[in-house]
Amino acid sequence: MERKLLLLGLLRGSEMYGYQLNEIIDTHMGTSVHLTRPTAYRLLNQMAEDGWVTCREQQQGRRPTRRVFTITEQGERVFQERLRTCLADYAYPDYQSAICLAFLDQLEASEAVPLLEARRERLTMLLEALVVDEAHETGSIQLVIDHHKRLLQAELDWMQEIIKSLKGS
Amino acid sequence: MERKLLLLGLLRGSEMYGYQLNEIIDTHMGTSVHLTRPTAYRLLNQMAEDGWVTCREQQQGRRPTRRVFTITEQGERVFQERLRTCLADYAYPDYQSAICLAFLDQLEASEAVPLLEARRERLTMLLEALVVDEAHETGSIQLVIDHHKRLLQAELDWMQEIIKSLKGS
DNA sequence: TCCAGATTAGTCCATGTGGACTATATGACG
DNA sequence: CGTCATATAGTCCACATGGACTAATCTGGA
Repeated sequence: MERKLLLLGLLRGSEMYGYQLNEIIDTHMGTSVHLTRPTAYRLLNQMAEDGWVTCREQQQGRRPTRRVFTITEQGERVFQERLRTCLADYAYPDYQSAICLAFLDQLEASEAVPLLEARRERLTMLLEALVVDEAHETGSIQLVIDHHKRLLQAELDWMQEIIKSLKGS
Repeated sequence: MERKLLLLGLLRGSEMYGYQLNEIIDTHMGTSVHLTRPTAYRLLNQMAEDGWVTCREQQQGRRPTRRVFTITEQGERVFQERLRTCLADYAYPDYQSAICLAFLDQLEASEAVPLLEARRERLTMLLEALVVDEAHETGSIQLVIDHHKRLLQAELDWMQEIIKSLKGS
């Protein structure tokens, strides 16, 4: 699955402890990748059990012990194989947020328009926040963010059209 | 949450049993709404507990008893309120499928291009499947499908650009 | 008439998920 | 030197999820 691929891919660069992995994902991929801390730890533990990574304890003074993860040869093989499978395959995301539009016709245009304008403003803000740290990233990580920007822009364009057609009617 | 809104919205039209609701979602919204049968039943049971819907047993010959759900006044109030909140609010979908692009630079262009072309073909097929039952739908349900088509098209356009730039380099 | 496969109407349970929590260390300010 | 905020490092558990299953009926064809 894609998030294990991501963790493996990061560990290919250098061994890391869980917190570090989470930080990297948060700061470099931000809202473009949805992976919470507890889930990341669970995935790491599963991969350790499956022999895709090894895990070694490290003490830093009297802080909580770190668990440093290193990718194994098997993990590298899995990475290579999964990367190819995932690239060739596309799976629908779940567009929960669009469901409510199924009932747009239940409201008067005069009430619907301000609501959709609020939605548009939110989209605009999210898009701007995404553009900010452009060009910080090396290699293909920027691709993931570009992808996110593109789709957010498409969402915004579409919203613009809906609002226009509601105003016109 | 949006999927309860959807169920409530469908029940506003007429009372229905669980199987019927699931059929409608499957045939009219298809891949555009992700809601499995067991989850739909759980949501219906929760809404029954919360008093948003009532539930009455119905016997059809000697088949398994149906449970017919009817929206209550409270459910109608929740629907009206939630509809407005959801329309004004936008939440990111989870673009799992894009994660693997973070490691596109780990492959030679000669290997990456065929993989992405396979991905593009898959996108094209999914888009075509979506266009097929256009205009079957009444009211705003078509909006949800249009939205899905738009985003799928954006995904496809972007993929096309990536492939082009890989071929150019 | 008899059986295979489809349809109806759900439920079960193994696994996934993330908000909230624990616990230590470090820094800054008065 | 108290204490309040923030960073570090991770775990817990209540709840969500959906593949696979149950169980009855109907339908068509040989």
